[in-house]
Amino acid sequence: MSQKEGNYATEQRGRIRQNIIDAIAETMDLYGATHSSGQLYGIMFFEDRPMTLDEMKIRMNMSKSNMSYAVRSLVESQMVKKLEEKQERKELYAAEVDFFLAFQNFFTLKLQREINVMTESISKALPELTELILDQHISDQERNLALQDLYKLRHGQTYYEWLQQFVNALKRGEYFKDFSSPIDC
Amino acid sequence: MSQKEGNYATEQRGRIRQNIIDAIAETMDLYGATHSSGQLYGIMFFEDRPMTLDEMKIRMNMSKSNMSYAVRSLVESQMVKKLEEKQERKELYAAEVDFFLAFQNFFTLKLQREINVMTESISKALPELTELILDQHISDQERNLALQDLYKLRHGQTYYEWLQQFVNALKRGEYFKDFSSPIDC
DNA sequence: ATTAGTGTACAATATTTTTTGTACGGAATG
DNA sequence: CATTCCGTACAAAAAATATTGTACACTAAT
Repeated sequence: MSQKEGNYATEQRGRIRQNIIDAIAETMDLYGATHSSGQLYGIMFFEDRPMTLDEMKIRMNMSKSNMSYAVRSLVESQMVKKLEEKQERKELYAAEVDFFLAFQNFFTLKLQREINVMTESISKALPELTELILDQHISDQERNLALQDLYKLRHGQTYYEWLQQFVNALKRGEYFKDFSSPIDC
Repeated sequence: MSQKEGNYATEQRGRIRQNIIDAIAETMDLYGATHSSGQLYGIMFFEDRPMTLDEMKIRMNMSKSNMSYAVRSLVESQMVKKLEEKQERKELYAAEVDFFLAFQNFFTLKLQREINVMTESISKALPELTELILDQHISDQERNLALQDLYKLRHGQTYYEWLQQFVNALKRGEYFKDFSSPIDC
């Protein structure tokens, strides 16, 4: 009977966990993560010790190859950290369990990538557009159209300057002031 | 010759625009938008007047059916607004050209959805977990495992309370204080 | 009312993305 | 130094997603 009850508890805890894991996966889907990555993060979130690829493979019931791929994407978005030490030759991975840090890491990275892509392309476009506007051969109509585009890009530039400041503040933890993160450092 | 020069200008402007549009699409890819939606938003961003489905179809060289689908996803994420009035029976859509507002709309919506999904699932899980912990039949080991999960969920709850405040502040435009948005209202 | 024409649902198709299996380079072990 | 075994690259297969075509409901004009 004690055995039976033990199983009940384990199963019940498994069900409760799975609901949360599904919610996490659904949530991560929103930001472009694959469903598998989301599930994997959910599993690692509840696991209190670092995991190896083989463990993930078993828990996710998927190929090791795919786990390698999934965990890499999580490491890249800094939702998971690769540990320095190994366990019997196997590399160890641990989820970032502090949601505040996960938020900070994830959005800092994504927004910074956006800023880089957009500012680079705007920086290239602005002189080209200016050149076009200054060209004496083009018609007034063409010049006006080009000018409209120029204003749009200038607006974009202003926006990305703001976004850079926003990201910097996020990096510094400004927005977490009121709520203290479990890990204060 | 003036004709020829005019074509040059139009084509050059088209090339410059296309680079920016590609960058926008790449950027929106990061947040889970489809590539087509990203391209479509880019086109609409540069277009200064509202567009109809047929115009989109031509500009994107895609089926009207698909444009209907793509524009709906943009309207849902509030990157594009459906106008009240029609033009010769056709519905009109206009891009949100203010990047500050687009940011505000987009993230307010996505983060709020995340908050709703997660808080609902955490709210369901907490009493179940508490029930399990209070169960007199389970072993100490099981109880401790359930307790660990409980702490994780409580941490999640704290995080989502913070995130809700963050979203509220974003809605109120707190983070735009220093930079004034083109449309101040 | 009748007609014309728009937007969308839905099934079929095309394309992209994810997943797997396998093979191999390279690091840890003896 | 040889051997074992881990992690990943890569091609093939499977699954998911995006796109199209068609049909139809519904709105707007006649």
